[in-house]
Amino acid sequence: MANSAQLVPSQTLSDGAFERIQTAIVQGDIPPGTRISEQFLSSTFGIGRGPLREAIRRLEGRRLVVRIPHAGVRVVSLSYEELIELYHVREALEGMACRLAAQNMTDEEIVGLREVLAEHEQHSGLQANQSYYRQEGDLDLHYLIIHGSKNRTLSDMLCGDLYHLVRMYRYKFSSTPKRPQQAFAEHHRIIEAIADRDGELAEMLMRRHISASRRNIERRLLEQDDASLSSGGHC
Amino acid sequence: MANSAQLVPSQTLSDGAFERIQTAIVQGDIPPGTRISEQFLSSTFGIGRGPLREAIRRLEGRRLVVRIPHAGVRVVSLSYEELIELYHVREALEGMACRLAAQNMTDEEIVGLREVLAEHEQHSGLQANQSYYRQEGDLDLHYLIIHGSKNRTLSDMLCGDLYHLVRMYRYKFSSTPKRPQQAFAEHHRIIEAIADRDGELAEMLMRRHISASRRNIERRLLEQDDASLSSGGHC
DNA sequence: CCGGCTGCGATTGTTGACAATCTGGCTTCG
DNA sequence: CGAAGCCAGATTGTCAACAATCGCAGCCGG
Repeated sequence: MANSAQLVPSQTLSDGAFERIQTAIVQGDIPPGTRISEQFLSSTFGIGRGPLREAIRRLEGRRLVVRIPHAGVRVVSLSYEELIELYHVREALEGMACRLAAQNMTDEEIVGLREVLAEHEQHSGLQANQSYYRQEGDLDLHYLIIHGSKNRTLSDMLCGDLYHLVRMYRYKFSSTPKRPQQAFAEHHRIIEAIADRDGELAEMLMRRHISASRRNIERRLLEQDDASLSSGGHC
Repeated sequence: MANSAQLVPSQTLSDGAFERIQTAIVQGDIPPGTRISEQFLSSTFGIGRGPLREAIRRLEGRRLVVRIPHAGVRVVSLSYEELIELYHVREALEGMACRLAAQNMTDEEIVGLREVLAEHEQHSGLQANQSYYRQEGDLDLHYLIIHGSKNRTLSDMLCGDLYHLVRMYRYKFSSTPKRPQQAFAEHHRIIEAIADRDGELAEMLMRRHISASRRNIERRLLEQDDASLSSGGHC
């Protein structure tokens, strides 16, 4: 029961460190681009450098950190281009997930989808400004659909690797005021298409949905670049 | 010049081991499902267990090996379902890559595409039975298109991670006799669409192309399952 | 005869020390 | 005064030994 993450503190120290660091990275506790030293983490977690290095190597395999030989590792820092690229990948992958979800979700799961959507409507109404909650919920909904695809490889790629990266940058681009409502409508249509078992339509809608997010970020980014070139040094 | 793999033997032992093991896995020198012991590799490569473990952890992050705590690591072994799942992912990702390629490839690159295709035609004519070469060429063409997308994230995912897995299983399902010619026609149409800068069509054609491969494997696999259940233990 | 237990061997997990490499600041020379 | 070279400190890479855990063979009891 419960999540095995806490119940079984990850049989090995290396696994534990891996999970802790990964969580710290994707939750933004360690900002992108930060150099992380082995010694620091080693003393922080109270474990030897060996297991720690193994954990870092695993993160390296997952592309959450980049490493320069003999010069330390840094938390991955997505450039503007890379972020856009990521959204293209998401568009393709989640589109497929949505198509498969329309095929493979159970009726019960679809009911669950509708419940989450209804919940969003509440939040949306209560605090239209707080786009943060919506975004959280947004991810929840996407999670549900992705898992509904019943394609574990796809789920793992999307939830395991990609979403961590997307989530890292979410806070930076809180959507424009109008976007949440628009997204809600898009979600609604997507769920209807899934309920109709119309995979093709569901895929198209999902792709448009993510494509819209991407364009939103693109616009945002360009404005930001225009207005304040003095913001965070992008190397 | 030449490839940096040999010229600079990977500044660190760990990196060297990582590359060697990865190559060995994707080339099939170590069959899927094989248990690999640290000691063996350590003595084989002539390096300590420390760097070796780090290399393995990196492979673990890349999902090329799976690990059971305290019980060793095994080369990943795709089940039938996972292989099919992989093709769904490929369909989505390469479809997108193809769309982007139609947008972003230079005219010179498209000429290169046509050249490869022409070369295939030669081989196809010369040795119609040898589907191996075609498959190799097939990958080459796909590589070119993927890189033509100018989306590094996408390229890395497709070429770096996915293709290694696909390639591992390629040999097992040498296409049906008719498939190569059919694939050639599909390739031809895809390239034409790219040359026309018709991203939407190019994506659709690529998706159908991969989808056809997938169905080919599905059919093949079912036959095989029907005919000889006594084949390799798929535990 | 078969199922469960126990001890051994082997493998994995972890630690600490040692060697190689890079970074930053200082000295020294042009 | 500026720049190249060098030294010191810290950090990363590597190794060999130690501890913990697992799998298996042999044994015992039912």
